This record gives sequence, structure tokens and C-alpha cells, in this order.
Amino acid sequence: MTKIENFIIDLVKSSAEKISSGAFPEEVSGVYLEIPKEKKFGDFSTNIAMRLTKALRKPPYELAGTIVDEINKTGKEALLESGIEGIRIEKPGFINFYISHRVAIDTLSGIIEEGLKYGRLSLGKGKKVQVEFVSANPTGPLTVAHGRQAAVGDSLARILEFCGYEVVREYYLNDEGVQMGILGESVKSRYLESIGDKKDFPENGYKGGYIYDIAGEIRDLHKGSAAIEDNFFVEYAYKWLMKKIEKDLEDFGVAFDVWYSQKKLSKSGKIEKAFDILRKKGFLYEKDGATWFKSTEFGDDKDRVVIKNDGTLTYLSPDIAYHKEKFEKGYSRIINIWGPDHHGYIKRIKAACQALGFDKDALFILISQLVTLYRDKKPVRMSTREGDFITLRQVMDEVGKDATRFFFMMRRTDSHLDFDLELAKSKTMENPVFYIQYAHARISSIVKFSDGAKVDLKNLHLLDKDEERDIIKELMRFPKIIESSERNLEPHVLLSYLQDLAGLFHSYYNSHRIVTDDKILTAARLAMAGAVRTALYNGLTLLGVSAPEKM
RNA sequence: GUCCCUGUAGCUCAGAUGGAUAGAGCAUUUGCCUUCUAAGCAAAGGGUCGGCUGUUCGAAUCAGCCCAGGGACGCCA
Repeated sequence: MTKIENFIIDLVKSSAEKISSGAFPEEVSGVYLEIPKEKKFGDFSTNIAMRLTKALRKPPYELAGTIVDEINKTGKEALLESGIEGIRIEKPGFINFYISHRVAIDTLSGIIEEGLKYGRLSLGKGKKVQVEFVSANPTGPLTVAHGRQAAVGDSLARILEFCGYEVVREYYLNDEGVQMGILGESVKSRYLESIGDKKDFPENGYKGGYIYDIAGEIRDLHKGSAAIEDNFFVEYAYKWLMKKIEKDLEDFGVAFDVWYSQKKLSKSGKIEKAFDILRKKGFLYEKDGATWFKSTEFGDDKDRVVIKNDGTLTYLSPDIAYHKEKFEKGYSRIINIWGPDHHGYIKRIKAACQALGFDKDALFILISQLVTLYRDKKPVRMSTREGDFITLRQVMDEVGKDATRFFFMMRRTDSHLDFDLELAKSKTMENPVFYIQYAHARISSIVKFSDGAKVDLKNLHLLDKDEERDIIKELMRFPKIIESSERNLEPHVLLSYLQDLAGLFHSYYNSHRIVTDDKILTAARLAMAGAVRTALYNGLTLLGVSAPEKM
């Protein structure tokens, strides 16, 4: 929020309070300023008069008039001094503010001075948040679906950090249990097959080609010995896959702070402790030889088994203990990013958190919806069961890290995503990644080209063109956009913003020369272009997309 | 059957806490490279915002009910 915005908000607020007999009506939570799309409606606009109509029982237009009269008591000169050049009331009751050129320039000057810090917020100061994402089982390479979760989770983490939060990125590692056993059996079966000892492939076995690769390595290592312990297959496959997963994530620009092992959790006794609490509170009961959790008490459709009748735990059990631990660590927000297949699982885990006495609203579970890859306008079929799926690695190799990350966030996280491989690959204007990167590269090259012209904040007032004012206003939106993506836990609003900003710059670039013989004007325009570059750079970095100096 | 997501221009989609004549890109038509990257810019056409009812000063946005498409609903993880 810039100085002038704060000033206007305070002004409006105090005036509105006065005319509503001292106090602000409760249902009107605050004063919002927006930047109108239409230039004729000024630089800032507030809808406060409309929102007060109900409480004050007066038509909005009339109220707007009273508010403005109140504001005008401040005195014309004092207003002008603060940068407000004009106030106008528009049709239903909008109050529109027109700011002076001087204030616009001052604002730009402030943005330039902030440099790379521009857009950083302090709303998360002193608060810790955790983002748990990907958490793919180590039974196969990361898929496209995991890729989307990785992109969204990491970008959210970056955005939260930018907002001042301390962020912990965590990967929950399912390194024990049934599926690890199946992994071992699958590899063993392929191994035996490879040394000519045909064996039936396990029913739920992993059929992907990578199982052959692992088996092949083991054969090379053990020269075809038939006497290998079962456990060896599991261990070997696990390590092999983890190495792959870590490398994929690294190349995708994602780094985790914590790899949380389920195996260690199970051994720690924490699951039993969680059960004890639930049992004491009466949320566990026995039926049909199994132990059930009364999740229906908290709005779930049915109760859930936590200990099966064979004595083993269901997936929910360690997860309850895991979430208990998350809450105990004192995060102000706990964010989980899950795949669409987990959506029915939200109610029961929230129920468990509530049952344990935690505030379920501190737990944010985002569902990253399906990704469908398209090639030549046709969907690429995938079936995990047959082991026939497209990996994150394949997509990254084909279209590059930048486009992959960008495309995964082109739509809201909880919306289905169609990923057009040809488009992502194309180096044309249809491709939004290149459009934005190109703007950044263009500015970078001008800055280099004009070596010698110094950035001079004193002559920014020369930036009096309409297009320049538009760019300054767009730059002013950047912190609002950051705030919005933080509040909604949604990186994708940032993409649209960057496209808009890049568009404004491309347009400006074509209509006005930045580098001219006029050294002073050149310096001013370069300074503004530099501010655009900074916003683009910060935005792209938050998305984990590189901002190239040249293309 | 229950739950989640989606339905906006010919196509792919934006639309931030409900706001002022609903916006981009592609495609179509037409202009702009002797000058900072034409991977770009400018202009034009194109819409019952799936439908109906309601809440509101005001609805693409919120609520209810329909219609259509995608997905999830295990003592799997």
C-alpha cells in the first residue's frame, strides 16, 4: 500500500465515520480502494457510499455527496498538498480520486528506491507456516500430477516468504507399508524374469518400465545370483527411486527443508499417543475386530477404520499423528497440497484434528486438480495401473522447466488443467511464458545498450505521457497482487498480472523510444523501465520461472 | 446416491473483498522493422457470462433448484 492510498483511505474513513454519527457501521468492515479499469474514473475509487446505504438508509449518491463535503472541509490546498487533485462522484455513488502527476512520480520514485524489495510485505512477520506438498510415494517416478503440486507448492512457499513468513517446505515420505512391499516384489519378479526364472508378477505390482531398469541394475550387481534377500530389493528400489525423485525436484527448482519419514513416525510411538488421546475423549471404538475413529462426530459421512482387523494400521493412522505434530509445532497456517484422489480424505483428517482439540481452520488443504496433456489437440492417455504414465521428467525435458512450471499454474489450483505441449514448447507470441520473459529480456538489453546513462530520480517528472502513467499505476498494483495470492493461496493471479504488465511495456516500447539523444529523458525512462523489470523479475522468481537477460 | 471441479467471443482462458459500457491471447481482416530484440505493437469484427428463481442500491461473481461435462467416494496408500 502506497502512501497516497493510505492517506485516501484514512481520509474517507474519518469522513464516513463522522457522517454516520460517530461510529462506522459494523457491517461495513472497512474502506476499500480500487484502481478503476476506466481512466475517466480516476486513479482510485471507493464504493463506501454504496456500502453505507443500508445502515444509514439514504441513497448512495446522496451519501457520496455528504462524504465528499466532509472531505472538502480538509481544505482544497491541504488536499492538493497531499496529492489529491480532484474528487468526483460518479453515477451510483462511487467516489473517485484523481491524483497529481507529482504523487504518481513520487510513488514511482519510491518503487525504484525499493529495488528488488518491491512487493515484499510484512504481513507474515513473526509467523511460521508449513507447506507440505508432493509427498509422492517412492514407488515410481514423479508424474505430471506431482509436477503440478510441486510447482504450486513451491511457488506458494516463495510467495509466503515474500510476505514475510518463515516457511517450512515438507515432503511426507511414505517409506513403509504395503506399497513398499509390493515395490520389492515387483522388482524381484522382474529380476527373476531377467535371469530366466519366470515368476508370476504380483497382482498389484508396479508395471512401469523403470522396474526393469532397477532389476537390470541388480542383475549387473549380483551377476544373476538367485539368492537375494527380499529386503534387498525393497531397499535398492527405494534408494534408486528417491535419488530420481530428488533429482527431478532439484531440476524443477524445488527444494524441501524436511523429508518426514513415516517409518520413523511409526517407530516413535507418536501414533499410539494420538490414539490414547482419541480413546480418552471417546472418539475410538471397536467393531468387527477393527478400531474405528468417530469422524462422523465432525461431519464426515462415515466413521473410519484406523486399525484393521489384522492389527495393521490404515493410512489414516500415521497421518493423524503427523498432523498432531504439525499443530504442536505452532504454525500459524498448515498448508497441504493434495491430489484430486485425496479429496474425500479432507473431512476425515480435519475431523481428526478437531477431535484432538486443534483448530481445523488453521489447516488449509488445497486440491491440485487433474492435468491432461495434449499433443496435436488430442489428449495423451495415461494409466498408472499399466505403468503407462507421463513423468514430470519427460515434460520438463520436452518443454523446459520454465514453461512447465508456468503452465502448471496457468489455472486455479483446484481447476482441471489442459496442458498443451506444443504451445508450451513454441517460441511464439501465443506462449505467455515467452511473452513475459521477452519483456524482461528487452528491458535488460536496453539497460545494457544504454550503458552510461545513469538512473536519475530527479527528472522522473518528465514521464508525463499517458502510457507512462498507465505503467506506474500497473506497478502500484503489484503489492496488491502479492497480497491477493497470499490471501487466497493461489499463485495463478500473479500470472495474469505479469502478462498485463508485460503487455503494457511492449506497447510502450513500440510507441516511445526509451534511449534518445535527450540524456535526461532517457535516464527517466530507463529508471521506469528498470522498475518494470524489477516487478517482472520478482514475479517470475516467485513462480520459479527464470528471468533471462537476453533471448 | 454423496462430495469436489468445470460451463464466459469460433478456440484457449482472465475476470483480485459482489461494482461503473464483461477482458486478453489465438484464429480472421488491415496497418507498423534505415533507429533500443517484429519472440513485438496498433486497429476492426465477434458475447442471452449453461438455464431459471432469489438476495442486493448493484450479480459472470453470492444462495437455491435444474441442465451438461470431468473427477473422487476401500479394513489401498
